Amino acid sequence: MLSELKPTRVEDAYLRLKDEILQNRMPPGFQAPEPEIALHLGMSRTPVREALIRLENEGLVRLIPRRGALVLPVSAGDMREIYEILTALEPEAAASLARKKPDAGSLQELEAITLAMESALANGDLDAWADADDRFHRKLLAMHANNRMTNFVNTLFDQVHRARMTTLRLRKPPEQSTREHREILDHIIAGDVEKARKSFRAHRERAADELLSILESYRLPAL
Amino acid sequence: MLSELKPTRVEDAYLRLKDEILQNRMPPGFQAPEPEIALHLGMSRTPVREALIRLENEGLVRLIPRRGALVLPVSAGDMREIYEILTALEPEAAASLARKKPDAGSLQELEAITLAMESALANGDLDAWADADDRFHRKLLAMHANNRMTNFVNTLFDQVHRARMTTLRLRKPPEQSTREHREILDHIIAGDVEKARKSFRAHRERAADELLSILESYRLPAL
DNA sequence: CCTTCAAACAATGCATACATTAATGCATGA
DNA sequence: TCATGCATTAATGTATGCATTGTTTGAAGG
Repeated sequence: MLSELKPTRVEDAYLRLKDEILQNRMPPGFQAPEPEIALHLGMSRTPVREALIRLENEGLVRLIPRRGALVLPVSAGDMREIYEILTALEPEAAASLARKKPDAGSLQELEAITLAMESALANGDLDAWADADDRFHRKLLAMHANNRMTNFVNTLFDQVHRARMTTLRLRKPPEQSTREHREILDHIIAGDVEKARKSFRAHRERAADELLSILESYRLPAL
Repeated sequence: MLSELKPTRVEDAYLRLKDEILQNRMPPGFQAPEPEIALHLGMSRTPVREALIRLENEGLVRLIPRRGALVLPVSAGDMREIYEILTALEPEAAASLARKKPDAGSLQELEAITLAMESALANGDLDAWADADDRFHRKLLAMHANNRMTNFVNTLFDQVHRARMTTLRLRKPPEQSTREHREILDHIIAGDVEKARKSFRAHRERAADELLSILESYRLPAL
């Protein structure tokens, strides 16, 4: 209904480039001038330029005057920034959800995602686990219905996506994270505002610590 | 040093348009097609387009396919979204500042801004008061050194700017806000993390309530 | 007088053109 | 060999051109 009636080239360029970046096919450090990207995408510079500006706003790319677009690495410092924001915002969203009892359908969906995460963990399917993790966080945000918050946080998720994917296999199975998701969901369902907030906050703080310590122990200054 | 070595037209268009919007010379609801804006700014459509895209990302404008750029009003719902985010983020920044004791120079500056606010209140100079208020919030953010947070929150400040300016004169002198700023500053200086957080949170929650109730009592659905 | 339809108009999305200017490479000279 | 400077190359920033398509106007018909 509200979807693009007219698929525009800018949109196409944006989506394709973003995908290449997130899937690490255009890894951090990759650099290319506009004409080259335009050629690669089979369109003129104009829509490419607009797509790049958008990607720059979202923190995935930097446009350097005579050198083209640079795919940005995400440093430990970036992670700290990002996780600090997530730690402040997501628990607020969870608390608000606990307060205003979401509709059954949405809760149902969150439940399904949580189950998917639990079974992925049981099966040792890390990709499925990461996918469920991502979906849980995004769904929760979407349910909260603060569009500005949702959009912003989603760009942060995108920024850390690569880092999460690579660290995923450098650590123990994410049992604790899985338990925490279940716990958060329970608190929301129970309508316990403060516990929902606290749990989520703890979840984020632990995740941040874990991620940063992995980066440190593997000497990964950036991803 | 880091300033624009090359003032570009995009930048110029962006700054001028943003200024017109914030100063209410292009009021909410104002609408104009790209060619008209380009003419007004004395340049071609290309840089105007890029500037408009940027303003759209920042939530000041909406680009409607065949009708041009529309200066967005800020509704009560928008306010709620924005203040919810501010309520989550700013107290975090304040708490973090209290924790890691900022350098004397910065504190000095915050102190000066707070004094300016207090004297503006005493003199009944509302414009000076609003300016000090804005500077306090922005300075505090800047001191916290989380660029993503700073940039994002600054765009939110911009979005509510008009609303704040008009409600400024529809209410009692902002004595409480002034006291709260002082209080927050004291807690930061004292290094009391929890009190800094709590005070700031209360400050924001009260401000949001106040603003929304003014909108309601004056029947202003949007600004 | 109101509705309907078509033709004219106009704005966008995109491609292309072009001037400016930084980066690069090469030749020259120490 | 290495530094210096000039010529070449190429990327950006901006302007312009153009096809598509939504909007509007006005005339004809009910």
